[in-house]
Amino acid sequence: MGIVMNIGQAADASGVSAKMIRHYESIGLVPQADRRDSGYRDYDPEDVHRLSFVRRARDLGFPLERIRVLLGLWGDPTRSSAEVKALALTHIEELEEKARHLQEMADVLRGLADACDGDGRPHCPIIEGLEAGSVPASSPSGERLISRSSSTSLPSRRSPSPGRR
Amino acid sequence: MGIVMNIGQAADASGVSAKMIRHYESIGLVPQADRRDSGYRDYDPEDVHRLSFVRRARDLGFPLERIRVLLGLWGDPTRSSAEVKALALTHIEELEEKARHLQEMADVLRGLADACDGDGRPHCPIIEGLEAGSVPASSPSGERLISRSSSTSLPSRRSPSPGRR
DNA sequence: TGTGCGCCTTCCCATCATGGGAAGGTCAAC
DNA sequence: GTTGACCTTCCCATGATGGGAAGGCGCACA
Repeated sequence: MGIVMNIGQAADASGVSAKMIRHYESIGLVPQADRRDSGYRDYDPEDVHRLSFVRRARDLGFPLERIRVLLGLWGDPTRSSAEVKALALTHIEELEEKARHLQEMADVLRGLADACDGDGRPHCPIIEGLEAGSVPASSPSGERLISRSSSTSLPSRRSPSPGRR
Repeated sequence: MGIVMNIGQAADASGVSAKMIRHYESIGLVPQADRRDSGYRDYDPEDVHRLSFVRRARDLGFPLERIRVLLGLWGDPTRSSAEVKALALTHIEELEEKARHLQEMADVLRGLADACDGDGRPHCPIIEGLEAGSVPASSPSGERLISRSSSTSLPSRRSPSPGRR
């Protein structure tokens, strides 16, 4: 009795690759699958359901450790929806933070690209923007810098200020 | 002659960690630094300038391999700004693509979270959303599924359709 | 001159999620 | 029985960064 599938079928049905199913099992994200005499893993619909849950959580960008918590909440009939919601809101914050960061980088770069003619000449505000303060070629003071003549005489080398880095 | 600094000073001046400077050198992103007799690396303002360039490119999200190209264009007086601009625009596309993806995930999750009471009760649309199609418990047909009685007799197991995955 | 401390060196390991591939065993259809 | 798709485990790779160990160097201060 029981409907059973091997890892490839479970992979197809859940959308999680066989490779990843084995991995999730190895890190304890999902329970160890039953084995046939041959050593093949067996999956039933409940297993596949759990794997699908994991896949959807990943599709929403949840890191595996948070999915571990989600799985725990999922299987806990006494959980409060507040716990789940808090987890989700935290994750939403992180997603939007990352999205903002990426968009900000794109915007800065767009600003440079807009100023670039994009023609055959070498002049390019994008490169100049990356250079940003131009070469501090001949440094004004010896602050953090030392001078040396060829390879002889190594004079004082660094300000002795402690805890520099 | 020559203003020279060790790797820690170059790290401070460029904003690239000493660890990363060594790494960039090891993968050939930046040229090998000169060495003192002691084995310490030496950096001059040009080196620091290049490292700063790399750091700004990284701050704009460029992957190292693209930075490698950027460095090549930077040092090439015959480059056309069109080349640089094309590289930048490609990168902007990728950044915005990723930002959209993240924001999309956040929006989906926000929709679920908005539907969640977030109270002390277990009912939670977020969890349900992750379950998505509910358990395909007793599968309708034997498509991809097999039945088994306990652990005896393993009948036909899989449709022989080739190139399944 | 010695000592101490902070810096340097190399090398290995960890992250995070995923995949590639090798070597070898299993299964089922023809 | 052979074939070919599937399964098993194990190791390595990605991309960018960091942690940390073990040991050497540099320099200021006592």
